[in-house]
Amino acid sequence: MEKSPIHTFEKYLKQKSLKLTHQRQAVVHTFSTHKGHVSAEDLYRKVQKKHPEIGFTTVYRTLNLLVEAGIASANTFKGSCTLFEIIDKKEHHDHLICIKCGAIIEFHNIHIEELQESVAKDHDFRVTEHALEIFGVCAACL
Amino acid sequence: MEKSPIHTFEKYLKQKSLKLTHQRQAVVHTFSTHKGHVSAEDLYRKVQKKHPEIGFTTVYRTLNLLVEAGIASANTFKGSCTLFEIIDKKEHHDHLICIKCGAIIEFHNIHIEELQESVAKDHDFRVTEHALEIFGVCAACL
DNA sequence: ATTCGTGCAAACAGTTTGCATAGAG
DNA sequence: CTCTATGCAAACTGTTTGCACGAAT
Repeated sequence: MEKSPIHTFEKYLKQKSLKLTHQRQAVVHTFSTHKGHVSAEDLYRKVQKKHPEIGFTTVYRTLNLLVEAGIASANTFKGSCTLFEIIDKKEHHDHLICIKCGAIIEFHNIHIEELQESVAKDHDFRVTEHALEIFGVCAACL
Repeated sequence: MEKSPIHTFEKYLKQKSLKLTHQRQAVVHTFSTHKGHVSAEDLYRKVQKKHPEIGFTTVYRTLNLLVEAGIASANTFKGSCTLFEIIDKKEHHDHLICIKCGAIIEFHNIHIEELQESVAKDHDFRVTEHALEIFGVCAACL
């Protein structure tokens, strides 16, 4: 049985004696219903549609909180653009990024992961994280 | 026979009827003697040691010019930090990045490249570029 | 009550641009 | 001479912080 991001977040807040405010609830809710990647800015706009009183700073800080809590991951793409997404219990994935329409296609390839591990081992390197981004033109834009 | 970056740059400038200034020469020279990655900021400081009159803007614009000319590549790493490096005629390489000391270890693995191509093909995606960054702790920092 | 969160505005870092002057072709 | 490059300063973008007020525990 999976706990929802909201549930996990509530537990995290309690454990850290942080407070569960309606703003945080709104941000996490909007964030968790969003499929794929969002920037702080975009999420802010999305949250505002329902809750115009919530400020950007709050969205921003809540996203960081979610990353700390291990609920979200932050990924810095080219061009100093940080996108957040819910960390799924499912496998890590990498990205195909269309340079024309900006579409981000996720994929996962266990062989690539294994090769990465072996490369790291060759350099006595202990991997904590990795990011593979393949840029190009997607089928729709060809 | 290999042309030096400086030579290639001169040809590019001529072809585009752009001007070869002493500033550009200095920037390209300093850049081409630097092994590995540099930020615009760092290169600027390095250039300044010999040529204190050269401004950051010039270094910045020259780097962009070098990227346009296909002499350098710009790589945006995590944290909105753009690093430049000379494009070698030798194979593309990827990066192991130490999260403790910041060391960047380059590697190249043909099998990973091939797998990337095959993943792209599965998604009808035409690859133009890719970036693989593996984060972790290097041997020296373990 | 206390402590943490919020929202504003302002600081910040990295990047990019406008403009008058200097210099290459 | 003409046209591009330079260097300064200032705009801009995305991110981060300080602070007084407000709300959750």
